[in-house]
Amino acid sequence: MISIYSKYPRHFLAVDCIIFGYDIAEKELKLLLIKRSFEPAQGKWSLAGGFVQEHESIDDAASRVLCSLTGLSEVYMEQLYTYGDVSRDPGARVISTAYYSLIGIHEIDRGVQQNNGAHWRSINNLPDLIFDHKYMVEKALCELVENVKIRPIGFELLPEKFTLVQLQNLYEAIYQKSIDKRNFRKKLLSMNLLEKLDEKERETSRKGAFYYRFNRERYDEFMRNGFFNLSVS
Amino acid sequence: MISIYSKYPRHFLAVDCIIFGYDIAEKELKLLLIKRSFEPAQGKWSLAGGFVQEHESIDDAASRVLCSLTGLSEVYMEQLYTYGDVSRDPGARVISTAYYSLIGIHEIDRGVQQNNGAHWRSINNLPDLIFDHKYMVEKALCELVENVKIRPIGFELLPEKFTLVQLQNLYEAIYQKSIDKRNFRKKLLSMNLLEKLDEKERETSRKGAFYYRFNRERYDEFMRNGFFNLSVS
DNA sequence: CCAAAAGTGTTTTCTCTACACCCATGT
DNA sequence: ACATGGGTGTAGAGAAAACACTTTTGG
Repeated sequence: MISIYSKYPRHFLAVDCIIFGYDIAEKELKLLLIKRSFEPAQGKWSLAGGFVQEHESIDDAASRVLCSLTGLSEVYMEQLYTYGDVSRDPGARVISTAYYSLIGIHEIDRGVQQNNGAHWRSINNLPDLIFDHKYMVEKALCELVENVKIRPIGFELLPEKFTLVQLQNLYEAIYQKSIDKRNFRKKLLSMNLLEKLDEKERETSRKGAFYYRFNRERYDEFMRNGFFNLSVS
Repeated sequence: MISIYSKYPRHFLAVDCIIFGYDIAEKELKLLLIKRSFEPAQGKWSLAGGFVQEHESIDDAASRVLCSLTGLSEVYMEQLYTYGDVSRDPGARVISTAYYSLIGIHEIDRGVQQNNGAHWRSINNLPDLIFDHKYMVEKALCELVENVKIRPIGFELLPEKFTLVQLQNLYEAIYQKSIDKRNFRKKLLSMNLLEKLDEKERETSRKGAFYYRFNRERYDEFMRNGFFNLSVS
């Protein structure tokens, strides 16, 4: 069958993963970056990437790369954009499809992570990245901001139980601006996606803040049926 | 240099173009489709596509495909998504990046178009398409609707001079719902992108409707600086 | 003079925004 | 008792939505 198209050229095809995590204590959005262990650009900071194999969909390739670095599967991941300039990789002509994913920063397997030379870096203090990875990150951040406004994906970055203060801090870290506490709570609670638990978080205040978790069924409903609007002051 | 990556497989890489046009008389959004002239799936309806060449960026490949079919360059075009399932093309494993573009339906070179077996088909009455092209079209339509809400790209589908009625019909065709005439005009005119001309269009009514054109400088300003919000009742 | 499409403002509703004080608790 | 962060409601502004009649002119 392949002979039909055989007059056309073939290309290296890679995937790169922009992996977002959120550090509750530091209230910072972070990226999982690696020190590149091979040429070209060995020793430089880079996104997690890999080549698409012969019998593997590009989505599967992205999942594989993510899993090899974090030990996680079944995480929120979306295709971002495909970068296809002829000279974007000095090693050869490589086309790369970028994906971004949101993971709970404390869920990841630290052993696997460190074996791969992966490190969390705050998005407010990123190192220089190889090739066009900087643009990938910029675009992913824009997408994340837009996406978070209309879909309740913020939860993907938090543990199962979280307080409203933590959730608000997360949104503030993503939007890079402060949000009115009362308006935020009003809006979030009015969506009926959150369940208040009896338990309180007691590390950061004497009074303690109630934990919430989000209702997975209604959440899935949201993700399927339609979007909502979460633009806050 | 290529040897660095040489242990990795290479893939066929294609682009497919979802080409939107708007028929003022029929008030319908249309797609430019071709009857495929080669195997596999010869004679079936398909999007315009082509393979990415050795020394050509994927954006350039998409522009080339579009131009070969329409004679047009410098048109509005955006990357949509990359389709990378292993078996999406029965001829071989081909990864395809889809682009969508908006063109003025009357601007295109009819000779070039017909030589390629290209035909305009209403999006309300599309034929079956090969491979995963149906999903590409669905996604492009969603993107178009979202994009049109926040960016003044509707003009790309109209001729230089157009009436407010024509513009409203276009938006109604895209949104697939009717829009309040007064609210629509209020909103559009308040953006200060339109210039009223002295000339009237007289084909469709006795009274005649004033032509407008949009101010290219302010339009470019909009496209660069920021978005606006065009959700209408 | 009449049919057919173009054009034009106001009121109501709702959503977004701004804003300040009390509560619970560990020390 | 007090310091610290958690939790709560209301009023005003602005945007979106609903709505109906007059104008023009070719036949």
